[in-house]
Amino acid sequence: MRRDVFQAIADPTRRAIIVLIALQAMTPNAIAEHFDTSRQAVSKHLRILTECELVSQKQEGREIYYQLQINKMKEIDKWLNQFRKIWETRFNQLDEVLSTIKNRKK
Amino acid sequence: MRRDVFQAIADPTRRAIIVLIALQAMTPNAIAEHFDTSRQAVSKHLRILTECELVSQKQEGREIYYQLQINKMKEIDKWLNQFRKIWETRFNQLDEVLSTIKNRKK
DNA sequence: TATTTGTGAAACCGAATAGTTGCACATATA
DNA sequence: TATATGTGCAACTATTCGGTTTCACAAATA
Repeated sequence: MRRDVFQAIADPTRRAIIVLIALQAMTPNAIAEHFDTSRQAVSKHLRILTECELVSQKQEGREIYYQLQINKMKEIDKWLNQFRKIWETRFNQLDEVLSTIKNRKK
Repeated sequence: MRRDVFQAIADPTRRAIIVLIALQAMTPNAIAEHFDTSRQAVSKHLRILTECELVSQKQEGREIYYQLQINKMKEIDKWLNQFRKIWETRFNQLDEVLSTIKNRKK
């Protein structure tokens, strides 16, 4: 069973859950109210998110609050980092092209 | 058939392909040499990457060069953006906690 | 022209995925 | 104590996924 951050955010419902609890921890029931699927389906998504450590649980009586582990999100950011250099370079190259055109017009 | 960027980068082989062709366009055969799977499997991955516009093709005689559409990668970055504010805030909150502890010691 | 090379597409297969329904169990509450 | 509530887990199902094998076809080359 593959269980990494990238696989976790592949599902649109899971991405929505992540956004939903980003600012405020929520219980499975509260989360499920925001979606068309059953509470159990949401519970399964939460399990996957927990397994890859994107969310953590906080027991409060018989309620369980799920909260986003924002640090884990940085893992995606870290992977993107290697491309950031490239798209900045491409941007500079575009700059050069534009200035070449500009200079030609003079 | 769902076909978005997040689903595309969920597969580790596809992520490796993306990294591989990020700096230099390559043919399917050349790409396949870097992996344990068959050329056809790579071809299927390239099709998925093409369908969600993460890569584009450039025909060169009978060879087809696949190149990364770096701009599409920014879509992931854009999604991450909404969390960036949060993790910066969390960082600041940590700062506050630390300074509170520091002040208490005085 | 005949053959090799580079490629995509279709058919098939086993495993994983996302969902459902039904159940178990612990914690609140009457 | 009996009941209601919040939750996770197991079993089942249809669909998707990633891979392989086989084939078709166009472009390069002998």
